[in-house]
Amino acid sequence: MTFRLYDTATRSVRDFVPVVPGKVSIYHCGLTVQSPPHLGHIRKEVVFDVLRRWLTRSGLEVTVIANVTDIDDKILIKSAEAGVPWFAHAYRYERELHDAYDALGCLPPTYEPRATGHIPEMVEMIKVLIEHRHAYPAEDGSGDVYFDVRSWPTYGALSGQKIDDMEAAADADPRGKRDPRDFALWKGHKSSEPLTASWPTPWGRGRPGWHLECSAMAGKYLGDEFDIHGGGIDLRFPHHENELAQSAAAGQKFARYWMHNAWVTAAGEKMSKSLGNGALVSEVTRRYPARAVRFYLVQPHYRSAIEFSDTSLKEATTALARIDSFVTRARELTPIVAAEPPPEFADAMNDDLGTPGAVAVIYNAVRVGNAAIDSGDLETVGTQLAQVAVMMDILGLSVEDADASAGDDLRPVLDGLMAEMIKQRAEARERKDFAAADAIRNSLKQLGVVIEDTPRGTRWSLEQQED
RNA sequence: GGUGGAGUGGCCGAGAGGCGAGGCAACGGACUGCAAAUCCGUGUACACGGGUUCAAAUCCCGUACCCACCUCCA
Repeated sequence: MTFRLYDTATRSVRDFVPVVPGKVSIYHCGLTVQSPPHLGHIRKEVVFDVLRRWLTRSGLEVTVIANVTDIDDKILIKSAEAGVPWFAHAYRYERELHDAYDALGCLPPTYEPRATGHIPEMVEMIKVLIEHRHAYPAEDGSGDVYFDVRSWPTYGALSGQKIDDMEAAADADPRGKRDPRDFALWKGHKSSEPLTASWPTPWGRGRPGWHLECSAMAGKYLGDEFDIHGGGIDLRFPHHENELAQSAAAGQKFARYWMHNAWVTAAGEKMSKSLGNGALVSEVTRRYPARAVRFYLVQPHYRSAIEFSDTSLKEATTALARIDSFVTRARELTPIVAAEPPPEFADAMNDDLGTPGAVAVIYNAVRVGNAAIDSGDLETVGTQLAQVAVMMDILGLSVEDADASAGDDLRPVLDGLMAEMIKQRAEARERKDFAAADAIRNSLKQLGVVIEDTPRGTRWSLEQQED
């Protein structure tokens, strides 16, 4: 079975056929680094990280480009409010973003270009568009350059909209625009803005419009035609529609597939800073294990909205613990060996990245593996363990990371202390002094340490934390 | 006004004409000194009203409600 992907442009699931056999090129819109990332932002990253891992696992050579928009209106406004240079503001949040990627186990893109590093490419592109009469310098002398949407016959095709049906910025000041729906490729420098936030062009000093950045960077790193262009569903219009118009009008074929992930919602509504309902990644990962947060984001299909709630996060934590606990018990019996994921897992993943079905296959392997542990069927334990490990790996939830948090200097001391406690309790049980045995177990429980008696001896572990 | 997307059992969340994805919770059983973990078992859910069909959560028609995009947004 080949990989199939839902393409927003055609609104259908299509067989994936790469431009270059054996290779995949992906561009997804990174963030405007103007504020700390929330769960919604990081979901996009996780979705494309899983896509990338799966395609790589399928034997394809994957190139991923995710840009950083480090110059825009909000960055200028917020940095001015904070009294810091705009680039300092942008860099601070770029670092926060990278911290969030790391925390959730997202591999870095192949290249992560910054908008401000690609001004010459953008200027070149504007020149071409003006030559082809698809763009024009503003007639009001503002220094802006606009894309002429009426000059591009298929404008609106990606998002299924017709120019004349658009509500448009009808009441907004058309400034130097020929049509209020024309959008800025380039924004002329304003005296209220720092000079460092402007670059010289044949049309005067200024800075790039958001849409143009992505077109220029996608073209530079991936060429005239590439495979997958992604982002959050809200970018479909206007951002992706505009990108497509610019790049196509400049003579490029551009993306073959458009892939958009759905929201993380809060109380049924889109998560956003302006609504004040955003759950910051840094906050959520403080309260829940980062792997559980990733698991929570990976379980639903990428095109379904995820409703953020503490109960869901707690459930995900419990569910992941079930998988991890199988791995812990199984590894006591047999090592993890390399394996291929089960066919049902591959089928699910190949069907438009069907992570819900893929996760169900993991649970099934866990159940079979647990039963094998109970019955002492070591061979089955080994195969199930290997499969669970490889499947978790593909989802970016490596089981090797499960107990990494306990891997510090104190671990040997801790193990020694715990061994002593367990020994004392065992001696109490030996002489049928269950009151003493339970007292030890209870006092450890108070400290968040769970004691379990198994056929292979007593095990201790840290309790899943609740807040 | 235009364009998309939803609605599934106590909760989360898949599916998309005929066999109840999966998880969490709950209940019963096995195991245990008691637990925990694990395994086995227990559920007749698909917004509403019509229709098509031998068969509909899934197709068609209609209705109400929700969310999103058309302005910066993952």
